[in-house]
Amino acid sequence: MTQHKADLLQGTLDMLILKALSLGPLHGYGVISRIRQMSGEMLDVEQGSLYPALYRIEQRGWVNSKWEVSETGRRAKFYTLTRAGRRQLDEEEAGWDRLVLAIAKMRQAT
Amino acid sequence: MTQHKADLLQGTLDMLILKALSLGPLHGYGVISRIRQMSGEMLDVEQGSLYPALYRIEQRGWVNSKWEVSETGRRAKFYTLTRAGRRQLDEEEAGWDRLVLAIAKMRQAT
DNA sequence: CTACCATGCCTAATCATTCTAGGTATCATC
DNA sequence: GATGATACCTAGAATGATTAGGCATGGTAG
Repeated sequence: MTQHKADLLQGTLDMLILKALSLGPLHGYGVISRIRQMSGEMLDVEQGSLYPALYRIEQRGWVNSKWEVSETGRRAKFYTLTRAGRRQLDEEEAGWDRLVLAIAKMRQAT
Repeated sequence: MTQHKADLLQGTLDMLILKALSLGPLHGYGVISRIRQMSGEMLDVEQGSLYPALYRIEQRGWVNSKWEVSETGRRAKFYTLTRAGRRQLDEEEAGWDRLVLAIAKMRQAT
């Protein structure tokens, strides 16, 4: 029962979504697979987490959405990172780095 | 305006508390300062987060508590890591490492 | 002696975010 | 005709952290 999947922590999902969209516009369903692929199959976002998160993120102006047609010919809502979303991603990445550093310090502490 | 404090993420607090107690028994109030010190002043746990967390953690059998007298001569509840708590800490650290790795992969992904 | 600050504990209410567990519809494949 | 993949969505529960208090003791500054 080797555990290779990593559980998400509350607060990281927005960063992951923004990161996925930083590689280019994508529809919601695709964001899930892109995150899975980018993370080397380690991260798995549930639909029930994703769609509400996308809604939140759009409300905050970090992405725009537009109905288009996907690669498979189906209707799909494509999300594009805005300039504010790019800034937000940078901030979240910086915050993540601070936390990782702080916890690394905890680890070494005697 | 350099930002050096790191914000906690939901789910990391238990690990921090267990880690602090892995250096030896301590009362609640002291856990806060030990975490601050171990993290190089980067992590600051609020009392309103700490005490409920300690309660949870004790319910789960990860720590024992005993009323004793602190260095300053006051009554204080001292928490000691149990064997199960040690195991839990190991698991949470492993889980943290997986998440950090997964997000690092996301970062490199093109 | 009184005010304040540090030490030490605790709780209630709120908030934010994620997960569970559904539901809908289309299209391809078996 | 059933199943599975693609694609969207929501309601409700659970989790956990924060805010904003409260209480008590003891030391120190004024």
